[in-house]
Amino acid sequence: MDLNDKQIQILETAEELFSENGFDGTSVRQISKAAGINIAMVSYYFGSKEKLLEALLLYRMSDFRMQLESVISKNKPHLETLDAIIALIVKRIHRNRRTHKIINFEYSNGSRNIDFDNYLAQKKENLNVIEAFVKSGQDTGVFSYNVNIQLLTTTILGTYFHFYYNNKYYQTLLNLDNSSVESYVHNELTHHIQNTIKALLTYEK
Amino acid sequence: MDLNDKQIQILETAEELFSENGFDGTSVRQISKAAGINIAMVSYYFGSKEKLLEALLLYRMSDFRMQLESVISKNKPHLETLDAIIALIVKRIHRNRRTHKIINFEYSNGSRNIDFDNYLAQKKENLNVIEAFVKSGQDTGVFSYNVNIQLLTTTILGTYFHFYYNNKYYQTLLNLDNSSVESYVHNELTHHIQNTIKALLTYEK
DNA sequence: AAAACAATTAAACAAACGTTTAATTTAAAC
DNA sequence: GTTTAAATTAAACGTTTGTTTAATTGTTTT
Repeated sequence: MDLNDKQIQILETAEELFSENGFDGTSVRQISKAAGINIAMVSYYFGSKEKLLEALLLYRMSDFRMQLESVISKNKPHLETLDAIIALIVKRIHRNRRTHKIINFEYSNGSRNIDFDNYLAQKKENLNVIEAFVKSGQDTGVFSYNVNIQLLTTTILGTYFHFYYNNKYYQTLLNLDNSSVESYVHNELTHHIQNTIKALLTYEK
Repeated sequence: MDLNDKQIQILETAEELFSENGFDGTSVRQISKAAGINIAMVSYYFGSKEKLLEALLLYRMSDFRMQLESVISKNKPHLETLDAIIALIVKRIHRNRRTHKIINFEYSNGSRNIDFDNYLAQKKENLNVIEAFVKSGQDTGVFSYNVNIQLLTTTILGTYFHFYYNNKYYQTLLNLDNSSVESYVHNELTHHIQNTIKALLTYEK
């Protein structure tokens, strides 16, 4: 599946509109108008509105696991690596937040006829990598054992997404303007998540 | 705003459909059919589809803050109260998860013309109550100071919602059937969140 | 029982939806 | 320069959308 410039333009326009207004809240006419193309081009290139979304997921699907394994393989101290993993996750998820929002929403209504197998398989692989890392930390005595590893990423991703979904609320609460949100995510929010997970992994009841 | 049985029936049907298929993904005809009423009754009772949603938010809006303050005013040890607060939050949010999902998604697209002021004001009040509780714990030396209190609830709610939004993923990952999800939420998931927040609040860098 | 009001209905409304068509322009291959 | 294929267009397709209408049935009030 290689895409020409015009197809990519359509995908990225659709990503923005889908994440802003939802899949059902976005019309093909809106997409074509915003992308500056004729409405028939969507069917011409992608077949249908649903297949357009599938193409978008594929387009944003990428090399996260390699980056993750690269960070781990540096063999720094566990707590340091943990910080790096979390910073990586937040950075990646933030960059692709729009597509993740679409996935979150469309996947949670089982109704739609979209193929999420690829996305889920990748998610499972990433979890396995993190699970192995945590266990190695437990074996060396750095991490404690009374931890639900499967829910670790739930907390990492959940914290980020809740912040993102309630962006406007946090902007007023934290006195952030649009431009300072970006730095807040990569500093305060990232540090909060890092502290949370480090605390949890070193916590003895 | 007092509602008769038929209006409540419409609201609860709409809640289910909105949370399953989204606001735009749900048609007035679907709602009326599922609720077993004539399509014109929606306009007749609520005026429009959007006002129907506003009525739903109002209907689910409730006495959470009183429950929260009641738990705190029992003056048990801080760590014990913290557990109780988190269990309460998860219980409440889980019961009203459908409406919260709708709010999350409709609020995050600023596009829609829905009045969220009530919801946001309540949210801010709840945060103030929790903030006061944490600070009293810090003063008595039970909780540490290096914590971003404003992001505490982000982690609590975010963890729950991420679990809920990816329900199907976690069902296969954790080998849960539909009936055991309920108990997983109130046991493992709640315990995980309790441990996470307790760890974070007692964590010294 | 008559009058007044609320509840309910089937039908119709214009507007917007996703998709397809058939014709035309642009670009590439020979 | 002609042929062939890809890209692009405006228009039309049949559905579905949210909302309104005008008529009818139920239920109180007087």
